[in-house]
Amino acid sequence: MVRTPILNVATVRRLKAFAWATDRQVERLLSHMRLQYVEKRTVLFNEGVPSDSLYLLVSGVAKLSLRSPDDERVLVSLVAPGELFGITSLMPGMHRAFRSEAFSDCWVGAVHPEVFVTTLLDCPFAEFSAMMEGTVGRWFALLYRYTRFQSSSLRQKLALALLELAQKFGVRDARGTLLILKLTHEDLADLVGASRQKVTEHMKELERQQVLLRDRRRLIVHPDRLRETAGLPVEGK
Amino acid sequence: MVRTPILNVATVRRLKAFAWATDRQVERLLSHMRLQYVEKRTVLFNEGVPSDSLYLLVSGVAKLSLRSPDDERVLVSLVAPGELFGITSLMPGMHRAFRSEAFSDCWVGAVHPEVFVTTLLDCPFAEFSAMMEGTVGRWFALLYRYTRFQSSSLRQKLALALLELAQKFGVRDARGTLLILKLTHEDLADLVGASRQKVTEHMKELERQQVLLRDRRRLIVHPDRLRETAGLPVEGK
DNA sequence: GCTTTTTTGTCACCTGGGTGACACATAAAA
DNA sequence: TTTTATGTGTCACCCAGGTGACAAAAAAGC
Repeated sequence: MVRTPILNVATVRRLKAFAWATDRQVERLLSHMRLQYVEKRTVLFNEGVPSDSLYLLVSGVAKLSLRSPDDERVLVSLVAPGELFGITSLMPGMHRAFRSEAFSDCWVGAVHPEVFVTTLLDCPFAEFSAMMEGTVGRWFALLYRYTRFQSSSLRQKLALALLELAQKFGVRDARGTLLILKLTHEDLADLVGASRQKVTEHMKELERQQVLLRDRRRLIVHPDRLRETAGLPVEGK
Repeated sequence: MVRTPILNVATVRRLKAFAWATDRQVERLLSHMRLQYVEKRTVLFNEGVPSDSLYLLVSGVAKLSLRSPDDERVLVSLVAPGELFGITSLMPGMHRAFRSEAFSDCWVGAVHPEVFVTTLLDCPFAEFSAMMEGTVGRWFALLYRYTRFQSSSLRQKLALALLELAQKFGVRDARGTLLILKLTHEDLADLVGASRQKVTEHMKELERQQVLLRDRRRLIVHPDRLRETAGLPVEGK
């Protein structure tokens, strides 16, 4: 039989969680926390599902992972006791970026993000969450791209990078999405961590396959076909 | 001659920056913003320096990069107009993670992070910033590791991953830092995106070089030597 | 204890992508 | 326009790391 741990201010302090918060705040937060036991290998949440809870790992080890295009599992991170995870719930309408499962038997505390914010910070959740999205949202997207890079071929990395550029610098055009940037193959190589020569080869190949075309030194890409070569689910799939 | 752009609420709206803020808030923020022109290739801030400003890219393209162990430049991201960057300034005492330079001629607005937070969010900067660190700080560390992975050998990636694990799961021990985790080579392989076999080979080699040793299925690592094999500056260098 | 399953160690072989080299094209400078 | 610098395209060659296979060693079950 498993013994339920005691979760009080002292425990939280020992875990070094919420170090900046007052005892009173921590107490209030704990009163709203649902403690649950998660057995090894059990999935706590899956990538892509709406995120409505924030978690504190009380004991054990949790694992964050991601399914790659070629169906391998990328282990993104191992979570240690005292860490918060599931922070996509702090951004409005954001879905889970990773799958979380118990790496060993765990005790996990769950709170509603609203309760978390309003208890520890004296400000409305909606405002805080908008602020988070505006500031760290893009960095999260970056992390997402880099985790995808893991276990991708150069061709896929290029497609991923070009997609990101299309989102940021693209304008609609009769022939596709025009990137308002003059990028050299060397820039792209630095972006995906490859050699200039191979980038040239793959870019030529992508042109041949009509995934993109070039007007002078401007690129026009076809996002759907890029998603496909990147091994991402295509819009409206 | 370069024409100074007009930076008012309408411009900000067009850039789709601070979409969640009211006109009044944006106006107040703009009154504290120092607009500056940055010529192509000019460095705005360098990695490692204290971060005391938050930036809004008004026009042009900015570049975030990182110097890798083997002295190559990794291009982490290109920043589009309307994006905020330099967000390490929102976390207490954090230094710049990346170098920022102008990819093309840019107009950039700079604000003090305190002004930014207190204007857009009705709460003290210190609290907000502690909250940020507690929630997204670790994710930032992850991004940092992944950007380092770019252009590292498998050996270096392993060292980097083990260092992170040592920080999270390590306890001091007579022989070094003991990881209180039972990890298989396959887990490590998933973490660094490599094959199990090669991980086995490199781990053996690292044992031979006294960078780590094994007691049963528990690892004892030597952080300084790991930093060295990872190509990171060693503590007190 | 013994048996079954999971990990580790080590091969031989293959391949994606790095490297250097060099011609050609394009853009910037004079 | 001519010159000079900067990108692009395409080689041939090499190497880090992937793959499959299999035996030995540890753990986990019984």
